[in-house]
Amino acid sequence: MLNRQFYLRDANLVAKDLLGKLLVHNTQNGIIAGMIVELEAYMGAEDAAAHSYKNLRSSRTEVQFGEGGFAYMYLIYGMHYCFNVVTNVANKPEAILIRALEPVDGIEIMKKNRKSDNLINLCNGPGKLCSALEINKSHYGIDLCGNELHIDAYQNVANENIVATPRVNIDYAGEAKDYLWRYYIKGNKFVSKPSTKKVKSI
DNA sequence: CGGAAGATTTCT
DNA sequence: GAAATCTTCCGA
Repeated sequence: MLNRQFYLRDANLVAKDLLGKLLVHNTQNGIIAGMIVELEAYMGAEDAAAHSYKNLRSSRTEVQFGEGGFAYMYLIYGMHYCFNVVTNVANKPEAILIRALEPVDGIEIMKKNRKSDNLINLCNGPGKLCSALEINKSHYGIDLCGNELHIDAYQNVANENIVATPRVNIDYAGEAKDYLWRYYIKGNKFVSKPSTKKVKSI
């Protein structure tokens, strides 16, 4: 699995390296795993879109102030969990939101968890993949250099196969909403669906 | 202590 | 296009 050192870097660097890697959850019912195909970097104190903007430290953001390689979980809109990877050294509260996976292992369990037989619909969104992989608030702060939940080397994605776009649903973040800190694997079918929100035309 | 809003998903 | 649903944060 990826070691501690891998995570102790700038979130934007770690994010690009995480594309193509395998997120693995060891559950009582078996192994559930998927390849990371889409994610977003949140850069902490200087990033108006980040929960840790201006070094806001609270019971929710606390884990981001430790060193990288731990899970940051939170509930959004009162109903969906999101899984994030904490990065960089202690006191640099950066994190990466994992937005989509390509199902690899435990697909039958995923289908049951998601109540859907459509492979595309199992993990193509941050809330969906948490449901499919049985990840929730109980995994807050868990060490990704441990057995239960970890990330394995799998594929390496070359720069020319990485697409960078603005992040999704952070219109409140001022100029930070335009930063190209969302990354996904070019042409991958399991990337989350484009927002149906109005997009400013060129 | 009250209120508002959210790093989303699903159904109509 | 809008509802579902509740934690978190901020201001009073």
